[in-house]
Amino acid sequence: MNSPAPLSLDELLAHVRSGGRRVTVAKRTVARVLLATTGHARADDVISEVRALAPDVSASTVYRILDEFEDLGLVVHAHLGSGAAVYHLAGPVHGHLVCNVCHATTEVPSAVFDALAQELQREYGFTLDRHHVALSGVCAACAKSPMA
Amino acid sequence: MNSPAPLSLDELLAHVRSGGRRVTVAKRTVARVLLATTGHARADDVISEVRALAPDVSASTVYRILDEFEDLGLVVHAHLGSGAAVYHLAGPVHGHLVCNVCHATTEVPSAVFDALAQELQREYGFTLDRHHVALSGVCAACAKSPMA
DNA sequence: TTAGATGCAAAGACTTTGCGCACTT
DNA sequence: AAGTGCGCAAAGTCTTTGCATCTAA
Repeated sequence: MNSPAPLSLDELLAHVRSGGRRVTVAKRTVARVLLATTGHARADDVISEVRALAPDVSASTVYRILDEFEDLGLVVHAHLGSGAAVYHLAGPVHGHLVCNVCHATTEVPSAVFDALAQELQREYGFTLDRHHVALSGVCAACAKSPMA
Repeated sequence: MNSPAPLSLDELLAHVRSGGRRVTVAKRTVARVLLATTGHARADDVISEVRALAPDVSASTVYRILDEFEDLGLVVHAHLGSGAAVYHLAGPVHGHLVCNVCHATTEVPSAVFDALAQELQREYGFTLDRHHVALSGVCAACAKSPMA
């Protein structure tokens, strides 16, 4: 169910091919950008960076590719509150803490949600998708300073 | 910090007035609709229902009013995955479980998140906003049936 | 009276889709 | 050669904003 995280560009593209899809300049570039990105990137960020490397790739193509990569289990996306979704390679599963004040996001290991996941399973029959956990609140820094 | 949940239309409107805002037909109608709504409503739902009662209220006004009510602590909204945000009166704090398959949402009492909230506070200095917890996964019904 | 609230219409942010040509396989 | 993938432009969804008018207090 969980695809192992491909670590290299070649592994990534191999997954694309074995998924019956073709490898193109646009896909190679999106893959490269995602590999070079630490943390999350909004589609817009990916688009800009892709264009820096391959100016002719269109925005819609990037959306389509992100979608395809997600179907293949190579990429996950999450909605962190309002605004655009963020994407990143499917690496170690983790959740997100989003600050209401400064909008910073912190990644936390999924182990933190183990107990909760068990309880939800037991009490509600609900299987938590740890890839997509996004919790809002106030981060440590903003809790200290009274101003925004 | 937490405003107590007003239970009647009059209490609700009293909050509006004491917040220095004016009470209008549009606001009264939005309040009425929210009070009549069980569960969550997307802005669009609120708009339709308001229009059923007061046809001349415009969509932008409803958005503005929901915003104002939220400023006053009367309403909370949450983003459940992609798509439109959902709104509801600030009642007992609860979280949401959103099914990836059928998109049903289940409310769960915030007590379920107590342990997690404590851990996040301790480990990350992060203060969880229990009003906005929205977790995605697969609900009990969809876990059983193989089809979507 | 008078500042806040509203309606309308237009703009804006984000994402998806249709179509015909290009490129991968 | 065959058919997937692409660029472009247009449409779609959800939400915000500017401005002239209206209205609650």
